[in-house]
Amino acid sequence: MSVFRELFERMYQALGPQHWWPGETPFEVCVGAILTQNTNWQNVERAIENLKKHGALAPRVLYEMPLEELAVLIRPAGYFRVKAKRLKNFVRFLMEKYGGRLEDLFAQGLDRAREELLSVSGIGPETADSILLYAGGLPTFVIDAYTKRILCRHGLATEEMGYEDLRERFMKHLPHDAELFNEYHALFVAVGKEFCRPRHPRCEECPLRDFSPEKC
DNA sequence: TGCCAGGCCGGGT
DNA sequence: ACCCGGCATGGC
Repeated sequence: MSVFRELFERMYQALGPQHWWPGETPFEVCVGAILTQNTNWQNVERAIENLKKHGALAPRVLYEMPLEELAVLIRPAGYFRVKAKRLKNFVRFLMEKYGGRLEDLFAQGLDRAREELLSVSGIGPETADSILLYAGGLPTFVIDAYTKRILCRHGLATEEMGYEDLRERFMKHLPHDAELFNEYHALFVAVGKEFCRPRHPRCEECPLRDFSPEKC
């Protein structure tokens, strides 16, 4: 069994299914993906709650909403001025190019939809992959800070490896299965939050504590 | 209290 | 092709 598969099995057996993404609709997932950039999810929930409360969690509403009004609503998510612009960039893109229909974006297939998302200012590789996987159900692998930290700590990656390097490695060695990729990334986040924290790591209790990559 | 959280952009080398 | 400063709130 490859290290990539074994890594997954260990986390899954220890923590079980994670039921990601925490969001009710595909559009909510997109908004959450942008708001959670370098930000605690708890703060993002407050911002999303504000949007819901004001009936603003819809492409058309956000498209027509003034920038400053949007910024106030998403304030708890931090970086609220830049994120207001990023959200506007995304909904403008969605409305003007796809009539507000995410399905039409995803229907183009993984590679094309990914390029399209990456053309939006404010959507980088992680945000794009999160949207593609968790809102679109397309089989792309999401890399984030937790993923990289865990991989480095177990000698499976080096600091100088970039986003695309890591993503390609996972996608080369695993079946392109959206369910698998969904669960895999969620487990990385769960392990990263719980055990692989930079400050107070709990390596003794980590599901990966005795993981050794000699079969690579 | 200071540090951190599910990044990304733009300008400069 | 990298490197870096800036962006900001809330919890532990």
